Amino acid sequence: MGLKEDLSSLANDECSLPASLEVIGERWCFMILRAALNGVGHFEGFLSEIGIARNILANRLTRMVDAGIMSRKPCEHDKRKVEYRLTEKGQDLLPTMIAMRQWGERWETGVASNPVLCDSRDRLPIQDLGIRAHDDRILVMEDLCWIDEAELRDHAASDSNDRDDINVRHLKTIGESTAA
Amino acid sequence: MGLKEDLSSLANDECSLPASLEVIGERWCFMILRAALNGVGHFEGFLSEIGIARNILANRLTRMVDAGIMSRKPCEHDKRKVEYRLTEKGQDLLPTMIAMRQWGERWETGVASNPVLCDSRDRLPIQDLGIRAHDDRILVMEDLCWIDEAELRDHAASDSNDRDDINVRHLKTIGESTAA
DNA sequence: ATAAAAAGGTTTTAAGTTGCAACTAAAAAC
DNA sequence: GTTTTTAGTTGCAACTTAAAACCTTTTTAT
Repeated sequence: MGLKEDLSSLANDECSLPASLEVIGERWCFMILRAALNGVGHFEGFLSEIGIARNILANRLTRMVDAGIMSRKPCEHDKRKVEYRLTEKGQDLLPTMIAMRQWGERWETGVASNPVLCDSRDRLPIQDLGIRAHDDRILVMEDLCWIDEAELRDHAASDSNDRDDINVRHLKTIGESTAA
Repeated sequence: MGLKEDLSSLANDECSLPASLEVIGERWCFMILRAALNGVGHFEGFLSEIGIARNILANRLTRMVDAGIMSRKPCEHDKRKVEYRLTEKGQDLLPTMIAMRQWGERWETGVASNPVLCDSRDRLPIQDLGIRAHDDRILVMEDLCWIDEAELRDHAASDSNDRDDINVRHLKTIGESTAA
């Protein structure tokens, strides 16, 4: 049923949420990411698209570069300009950003934003982000529980003894991708 | 290929990301949500589990209740106590929180947090959250594009003329769930 | 019944952060 | 060679945060 992590591990750093928030929890960070996602790559661009102050923008861009989310590169053909781009790490924040945006659509603005984010292959809208079980079922809060890593490994080991191999291989794949 | 939203709609409120950030962008908000998710429901509980100051916690809880993310209810058997619970709206922030946490695991802490969040039905770890096309393919930034809502509707209409009906029904479902 | 402790706040004050406006410095355009 | 563009920095007032002390109500212990 419910969901209750061992609380001692809440305060200390067994959870990476505090670590994430350290980097991306600042006030303007996601707005800068969104602008970057939309092709903005220069200081004055960010400045005019987001309603942010110059000094704050300078500060945030520096931090984001330091955090490895953005890269800063002086432009070759125009040396006044600096090009800011999302790194791979920055691009990997896309699911978080879209989850946030979709939540806002459902509960705050009440409408789908326009334009709509689509798969460029078939030009159809992307799905709502959801929590998925290993077999792709969508899960809600009541479906979730915390299981200790050790217990999980035990389970996987005993599974390979008395059941077919497919589930176990699946579990291992997920385990690796989560750890990577 | 790339991805470039009409920039006039970036600044004004065609996008719900700013709306979301207005509510959940505050410094301690996600830590409070995490604690709530883990079964914490009282003031002193939040206080000791997260390292937050009393006055800030009081302020944040008030805001989150005002925003409809948490409910506040005086306890019946002990009238000193107040019970805070995640509302449905608050629970719906779970995908965003987990996306953030998984990003932190991949890029900040470098390890999967322990304990592991699992599906209580089969006790296997949940998947990494990803952006999915309507047919469940995982998409990355380069696969995405912005399409105007009007254009999408046109496309759906012409599809129903010269193709089978299934894709269109799928599209409509997604459109509705996104708008809800 | 009375005193002590617990729960959930509020108040006060210092330190830190934000945001605006003005300034600078380098490179490019005219 | 003057003006404009780009990407910053600096100074300052207003606001926000954090820590500690205080307050109020309710419960438990004596």
